[in-house]
Amino acid sequence: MATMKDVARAVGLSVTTVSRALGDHGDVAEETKNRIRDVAKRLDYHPNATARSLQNSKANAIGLVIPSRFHHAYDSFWLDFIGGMAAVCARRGIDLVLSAIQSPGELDDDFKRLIRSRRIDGIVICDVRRTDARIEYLKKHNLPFTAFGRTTGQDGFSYIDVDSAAGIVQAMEYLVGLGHRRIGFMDVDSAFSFSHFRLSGYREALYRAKLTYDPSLMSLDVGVNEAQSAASRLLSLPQPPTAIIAAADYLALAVLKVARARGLSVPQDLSLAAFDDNLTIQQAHPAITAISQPNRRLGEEAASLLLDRVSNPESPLVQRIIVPTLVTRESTCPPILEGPKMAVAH
Amino acid sequence: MATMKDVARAVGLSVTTVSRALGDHGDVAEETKNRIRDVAKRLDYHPNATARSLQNSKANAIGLVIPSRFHHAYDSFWLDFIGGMAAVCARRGIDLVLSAIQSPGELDDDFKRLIRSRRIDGIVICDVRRTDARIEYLKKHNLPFTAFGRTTGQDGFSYIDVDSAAGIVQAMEYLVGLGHRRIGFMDVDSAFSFSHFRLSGYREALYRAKLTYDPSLMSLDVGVNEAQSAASRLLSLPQPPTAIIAAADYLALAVLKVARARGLSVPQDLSLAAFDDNLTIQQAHPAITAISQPNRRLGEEAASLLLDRVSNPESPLVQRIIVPTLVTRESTCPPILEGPKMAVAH
DNA sequence: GTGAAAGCGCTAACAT
DNA sequence: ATGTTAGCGCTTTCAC
Repeated sequence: MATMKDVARAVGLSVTTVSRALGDHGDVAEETKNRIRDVAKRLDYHPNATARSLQNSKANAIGLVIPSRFHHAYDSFWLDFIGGMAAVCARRGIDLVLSAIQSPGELDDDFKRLIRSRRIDGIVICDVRRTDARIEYLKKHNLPFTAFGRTTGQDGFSYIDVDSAAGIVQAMEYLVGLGHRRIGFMDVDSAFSFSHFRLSGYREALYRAKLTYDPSLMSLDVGVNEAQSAASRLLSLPQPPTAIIAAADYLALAVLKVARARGLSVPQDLSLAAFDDNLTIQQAHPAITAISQPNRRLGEEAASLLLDRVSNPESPLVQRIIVPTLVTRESTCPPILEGPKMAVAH
Repeated sequence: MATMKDVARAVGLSVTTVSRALGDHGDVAEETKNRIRDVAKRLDYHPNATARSLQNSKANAIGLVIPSRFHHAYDSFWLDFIGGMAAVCARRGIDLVLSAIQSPGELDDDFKRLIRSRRIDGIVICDVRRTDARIEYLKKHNLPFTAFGRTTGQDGFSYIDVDSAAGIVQAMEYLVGLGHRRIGFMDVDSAFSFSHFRLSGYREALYRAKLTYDPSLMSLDVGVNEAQSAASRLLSLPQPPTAIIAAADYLALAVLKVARARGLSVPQDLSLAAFDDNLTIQQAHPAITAISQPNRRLGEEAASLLLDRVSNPESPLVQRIIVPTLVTRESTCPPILEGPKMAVAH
């Protein structure tokens, strides 16, 4: 494994000159540079990144904290996000260090070790919680970071997020435009910081459309295991919804399954829209109308934001919120026209 | 940011002693060790990983090469695999460096740079091609590596793989056991090294079951865009198959879609089994019988194999082949009993 | 049991 | 335009 010393010896110059030549500094004769470059190539010299890092106190790497076990509902989100980050890093010659963390939002020892090891120049944290201990830690230790997701209490950091509320509003307006008046809403585990925003989008849209706010139409904090029973409950209401918005794909799939089991056809008897447009949603039968967030771009932006801040710590803190788009498919249509209104026994 | 020097100064001892105390060497007085550990904790000292790496010529990191854009058909495979690797790395205090590569099987500059940078002690390469240039490069430069997937021409390296052939054989035997005699087979892009093995499993099973080998029942090299037309062709045969095995999930979903469009019901009119048991397959309607590979475990094993080899380069080269299991679901049943055979106009 | 000195491979003052 | 020297933070001989 050739080092700079080997190159210097081979070319008959000092290590310093070789360093400057390879770094393309101005104060080396062109001819010398070429000689050095030739020899370096001949010896198949590659710089030792570790030595370089130690010298400049720059790791040339950033970290990404991921959950140790992924929630399968978010498979394609994560992969796209990681792919986006990796692509930006590759383009800028930066390594991407992955760190699997047990309990998101917590401050575990592995996390601390990574932060303090000086192995990375910055970090992207995801799966941010309402108030996230990691954020305070990162601020305190002065490591540049970008969060994917906002927190509620904290501020003064760089983040990127999806405008969940706006996404839900779009879907609601679309359904209202189709003629729906009773629209159900199913939300994810409230530990996710975005659940809050998705719910508020629902409320906002109800308000704007002047629809009555009926709590029985909402199912909050619905995990994977409760999804089907929650869907059942909604469909069993005395006045069931004519449409449902599911804040995650697994919720939408559960609705689909339960509806099918009850002999309801989607969209004729029930319209359905989901947040997060992934393969499962697209491949479902019928294909599901979805609020689509640009997963890969989110990853790219997170990496860019962070790298900008790493290379220039004085640059302003950027908070970027991306508005998702609605992709309409087969799972939504106008509600069935009801007969003349009947009095309903309370 | 406290360094060892700071600790040494604070405790009034030499850097050497501090290093030995913190490394828990035998030649430091217990009492001194404790004093040093206390001070280190008080100063919130964390070792500088870069300096340590430079000194020991050990990066304490391994790499993983992933495709820059993922094929969505393999979302859950990749995430599970990455999660498995990350977990093993975390447990052993090793960083996982992700490198996104444009063209799998190729030797691009980013790959070379990563290999030669001494930033990683070893690497896992995936998506291995029939003959893979990266393998020769890694051998030449003597970097420990583990491949996920076998190659055909090369040998003398550590790999882990799924016994694709055995998986297909299992599915075939199950279908044959149900009474199927005309079983179609759809295979993925032949650039994937596993396509070869999946196909040979199909042939093997035909042979064992003494079924006639009918090339028209096979669709090879089927990409995402050709999936539906390939499925159509199979179902349009004069004597269509009563069952189809799809070597990947997107192929199975295409079959399902085409069958539905033709008014065929699965499994009554057509049984269907897929390789790789992921969420899409499980959530499909009907839920699809699948050959399931332990994705997370594959990642764990790949990391373990590699790390073992990194810590002991003399350890024997391990090749591990994991047999997948068949998960039967709603998409398979015995074929409809046909009436008395009729002559078919050719 | 503790310390002094050397060195991992590189870069950046500061000479000349 | 090139070389000398020092040092990034750590570990490891080798002394004492």
